[in-house]
Amino acid sequence: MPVSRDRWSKEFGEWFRSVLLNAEIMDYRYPIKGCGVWLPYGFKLRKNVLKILRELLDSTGHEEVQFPLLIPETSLAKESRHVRSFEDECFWVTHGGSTPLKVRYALRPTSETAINPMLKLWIRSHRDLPVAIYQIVNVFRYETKATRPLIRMREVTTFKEAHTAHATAEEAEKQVEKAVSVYKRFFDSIGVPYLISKRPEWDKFAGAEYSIAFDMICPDGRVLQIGTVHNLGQNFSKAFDVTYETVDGGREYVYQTCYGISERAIASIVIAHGDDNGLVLPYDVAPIQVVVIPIPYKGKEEPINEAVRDVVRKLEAAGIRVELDDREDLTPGSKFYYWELRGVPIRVEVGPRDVERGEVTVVRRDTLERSGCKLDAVVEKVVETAKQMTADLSKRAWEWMRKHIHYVDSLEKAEKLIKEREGVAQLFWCGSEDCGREIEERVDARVLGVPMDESLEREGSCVVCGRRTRYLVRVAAAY
RNA sequence: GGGGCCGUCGGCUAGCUUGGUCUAGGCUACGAGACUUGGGCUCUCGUGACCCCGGUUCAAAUCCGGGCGGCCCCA
Repeated sequence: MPVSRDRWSKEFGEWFRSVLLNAEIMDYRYPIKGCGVWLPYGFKLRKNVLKILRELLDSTGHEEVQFPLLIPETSLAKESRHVRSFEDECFWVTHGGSTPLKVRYALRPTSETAINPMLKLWIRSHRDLPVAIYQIVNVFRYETKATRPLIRMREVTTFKEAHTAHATAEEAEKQVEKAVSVYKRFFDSIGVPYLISKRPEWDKFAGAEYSIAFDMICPDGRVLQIGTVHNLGQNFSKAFDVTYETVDGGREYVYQTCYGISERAIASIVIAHGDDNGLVLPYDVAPIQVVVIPIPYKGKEEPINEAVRDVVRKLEAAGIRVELDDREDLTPGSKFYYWELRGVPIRVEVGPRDVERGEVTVVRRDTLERSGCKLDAVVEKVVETAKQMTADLSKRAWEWMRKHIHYVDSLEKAEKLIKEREGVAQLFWCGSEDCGREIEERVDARVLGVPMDESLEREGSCVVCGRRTRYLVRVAAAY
């Protein structure tokens, strides 16, 4: 009997907030708007998620670095579209002590303008290319609208940003594809479903040639951008004069890409898999993978404790992150709720009935399905259950998302669907900005862009102007 | 950018409209103890709050202004 998802879907905002605090992921009560504290349990989850991301990047030719938090205004201002987009969103450092600074420093809103002055020094010849670096840092944006924990922070505590430089446009293009494939693998590994869309011209990253984004659909039907990949072309290299000597002795500006994933990735796990009992964490990233709960019974404590110790020993020896909950002042039932809230994937119960049979009871968090197994086989049982659960979680999340993508043939239908929080509408669009803007206005939603993860065989008529087209466009209410 | 709602123990909230018996109530959580333990047992005792600054008033959780913070709607 699976856990209900009424609150998860009907009161999503409240559910999300309370789960983050109660499950001890983040305490958002810090006295500055848009700032929060990672709690120990949440920090471990974050660390496990970042481990996957680091391994993916490290094994695909990226090297980790770290740039300064402060960016001088003179650097930030070099790329004109970029600065226009970001200057009002920056926190500015204006004083050193009580002395006004001659050049203000921005707390980085993203690091293109921190990185390029250094690339200019590092890149001299084609032999220095390609460059592929990344850093995992905090970035700051002066958000004036409603902020929310993990989703819209003024201090984004966890921003994995990768930056690359290449000799040719083709190589940069290839890098974009590579980044998309890395991100697919990343989200696949945490079972989070995504839509990949090419953002419309008017919504691309400031200074990019084009932007590709990963979006997920939240239980309230709104979409959340969880990853972006940008092809920067030569916009920044020209602004920062980042050139290299070509094979034949000429000079050429480098071609660049950048791509980012933030702590919204952690939010995506919470959102995609959670239910009314709280978190449901994928086995691979769960801080605690198995919790062992003794079911004591008067007069039978010793054999039970002995079996429990045995179970814990076996699981630990197998390298499983296991926690023994032997608190004596709580009933087993309240411990069940306690660990379910925190999303521990697998619970092993050891009670008198189990001990008599030489067994333990294994319960999985997503379905609360219970099954017995011989104590000696507990490791195999846990591993097998974890594998099944990982697959099932991903499957459930993908099925849920697919049910919330709708093909519609009119703006009225799209508007109704989005108003009723049914998710994403896909409609035919001629590709012009005028029609795109018109769609956003009439539907009262955001154009996510053209799908990059499904090929379209059909033709249709643009919902605005009626021209024949082979483009679909995705539209949804967005966070 | 514009408009609205809100801020009470750690969490959720009652009280505010009509200022005073509010020494601020409840649930939950937390601490001590007893009793229990295969899905939140029960009981006893205890800790714990009016966001901040200013104003009105004999008197402010309650009314007014500002700040900070949270939420919603519209552009």
